[in-house]
Amino acid sequence: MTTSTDAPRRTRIQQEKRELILEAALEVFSTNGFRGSTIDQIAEAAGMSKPNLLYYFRRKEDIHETLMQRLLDTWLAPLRELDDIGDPMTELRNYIRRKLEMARDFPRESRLFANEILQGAPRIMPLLAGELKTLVDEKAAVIKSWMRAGKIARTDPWHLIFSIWATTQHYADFDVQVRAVLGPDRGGDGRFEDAARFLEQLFLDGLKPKN
Amino acid sequence: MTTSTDAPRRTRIQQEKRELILEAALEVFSTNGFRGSTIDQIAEAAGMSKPNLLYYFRRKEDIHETLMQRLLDTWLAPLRELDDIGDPMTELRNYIRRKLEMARDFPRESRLFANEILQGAPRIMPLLAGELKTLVDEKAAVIKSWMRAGKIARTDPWHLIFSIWATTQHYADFDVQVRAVLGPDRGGDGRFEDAARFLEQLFLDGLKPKN
DNA sequence: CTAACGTTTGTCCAATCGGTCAAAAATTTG
DNA sequence: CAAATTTTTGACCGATTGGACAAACGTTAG
Repeated sequence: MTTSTDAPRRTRIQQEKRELILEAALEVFSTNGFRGSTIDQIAEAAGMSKPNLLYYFRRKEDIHETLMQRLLDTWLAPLRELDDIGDPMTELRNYIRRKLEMARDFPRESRLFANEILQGAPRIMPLLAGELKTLVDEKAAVIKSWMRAGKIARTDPWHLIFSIWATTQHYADFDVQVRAVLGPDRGGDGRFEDAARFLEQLFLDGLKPKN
Repeated sequence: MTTSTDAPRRTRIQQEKRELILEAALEVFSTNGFRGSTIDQIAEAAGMSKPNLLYYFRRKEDIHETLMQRLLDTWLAPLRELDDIGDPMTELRNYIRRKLEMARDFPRESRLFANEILQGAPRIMPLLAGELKTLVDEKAAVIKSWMRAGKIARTDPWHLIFSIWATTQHYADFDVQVRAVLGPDRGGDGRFEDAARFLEQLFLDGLKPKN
């Protein structure tokens, strides 16, 4: 009896090396894009020779594809958790906070995704129009029900989701710019807490003065 | 007496062809990134042979550099116009609207910029930490004075600017995703008006219900 | 006309790319 | 131990890349 039944059965070494390669590829792909990255770069980052790497992944595209598949699951997890039960305002605040934490803790994943979308999403277009659209439509309906119940202000739920994506991922995708503008003093580790505070206020009360 | 005195003097043909190349290069670079684009692609898009293109720009990098230099000027123009005099809330609303219009009318420029930042801004880092930081700091001071005067709510001006950049440029940089999620019905030309309405409400009042 | 100058292109080159292959090295199995 | 299997690598290949170059072409001035 083997460990796995259906999935392509792999030895311990194969699993470890594949993981090593994917880790290295994430680093390389996220900073150079797909076409800008070379197999040699990934192989060197993974500490092995190019033919050795190609022994585990036959083609460069296979690495990228595996990476993207894994990414989408974890990337959409926070949105999936957006729950119908529970206080709407708290749910949204938690969602924003979780997305910002992901931008802080997994910036490479964010940039990998951004790279793909920027270039027209040639490899994941079906997923966007399928799985992603379904999920967003579903959550938009939830948000709409909150609006009907008077729990949050009436706006466009889809653009609301876009704005949360945009503002949080900005701190991963445009990190260089953020740090350059904030400077050495304010661009340190504290910038994510500052961002969290600001975003909470923005999405709660907007900019209108209180009196 | 020639037309220009200091700048490298160029014939009419040179000016026209250089313009043609830059237009073609904007198209190619913004969709494939720098390393993902080839001189052949740009030459073909410009309707000329590769050696002919290299007659006007000696190196691939020169095209990209020229493009980036021009870009930054026009790209930061809206922020430069943010004016101390005039009603703060109106000034901010106009800034957001102008930025959104730029995302709609110049998506290629936005994507070219995003591509550069995503990959660590290797070619324009000095500009970010210099010119850009200076401008943002200056405008942050203006916004801060508005807050002190009680004209807008107190928050972090820098992160406010980031959030405006993020939300507006999102509609250019992530256009494929936006259209895929909105679907054929709502993803048409009207999406920018919907976005404008949503963003105005978000930045004005946030999401708290009016009760 | 012709000489001078600006423009265009076919051809070529070295470097790099993704990927193959056979053989060596390491590991597992009996 | 030895045989079988898996893992690793050096050498190599055709295609593509950025760029060089000289020759051809077009235009203009005298």
